Amino acid sequence: MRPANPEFLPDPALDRGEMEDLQFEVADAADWTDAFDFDPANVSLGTEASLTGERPLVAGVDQAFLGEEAVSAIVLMRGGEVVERVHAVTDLDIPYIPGLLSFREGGPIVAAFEQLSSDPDLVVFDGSGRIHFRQAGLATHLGVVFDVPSVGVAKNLLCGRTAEDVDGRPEGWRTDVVADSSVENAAPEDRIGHAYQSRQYDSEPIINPLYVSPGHRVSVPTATELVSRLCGGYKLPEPTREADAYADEAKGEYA
DNA sequence: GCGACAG
DNA sequence: ATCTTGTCGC
Repeated sequence: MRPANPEFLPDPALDRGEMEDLQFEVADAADWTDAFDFDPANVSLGTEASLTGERPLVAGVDQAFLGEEAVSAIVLMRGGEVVERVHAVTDLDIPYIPGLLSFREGGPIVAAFEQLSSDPDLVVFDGSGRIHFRQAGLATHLGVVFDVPSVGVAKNLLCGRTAEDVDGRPEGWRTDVVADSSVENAAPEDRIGHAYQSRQYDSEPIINPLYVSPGHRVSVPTATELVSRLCGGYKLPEPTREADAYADEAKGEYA
């Protein structure tokens, strides 16, 4: 799979101001409505007979690191079954800077996408989408570059505030993540994502919620709906877990 | 100046 | 993200 919109590719050689300008452009190009052609009801890990049609191809993307090199892994799944796994090893050009993650990991991820033989219907990224200072997090930036429906799943909140306290919530619970003054291109009370409790035990330990946000071509409620359908018995969605495990596996072969 | 900050 | 042993519990 190759970039549909190469003009938005995250170039690590840009200076900080240029990176931020590109992020504003990416946010303007992003579509946060449900602009995809599959039925969310067909996104599932099982093989229920209730499914109405072909189950969409879902990609999980994750990275592992070895010094100044990144291993980007993509695992393609259909109805809970892994159908393809690819990875790429590339040099890292810049350090991790909050808000500029796509410029550090974008290159490696694009390299991995080029190895993919089929195009996914939905991509799940490890990181934020709209929950970002310029609403152009990793999931949004790469979703726009490939013009593919995408969602961002983060383990921590980058910016914005949750509408309610998130501590000790039951499985399935969710609340809005609302834009605060740090989100430069959002209206004060814009809902930019959800805190979603994908897993919780009856007793200890207390599990923190996931922070889900639209990447591209997906709305806030649908992003969380899709993620909930991709979570099995664990906190993280299955495509993400598969990509994480594969990235570690591939990393081991290069170490 | 102070605090906050995905992976 | 990564560096890491043992340990508690289903």
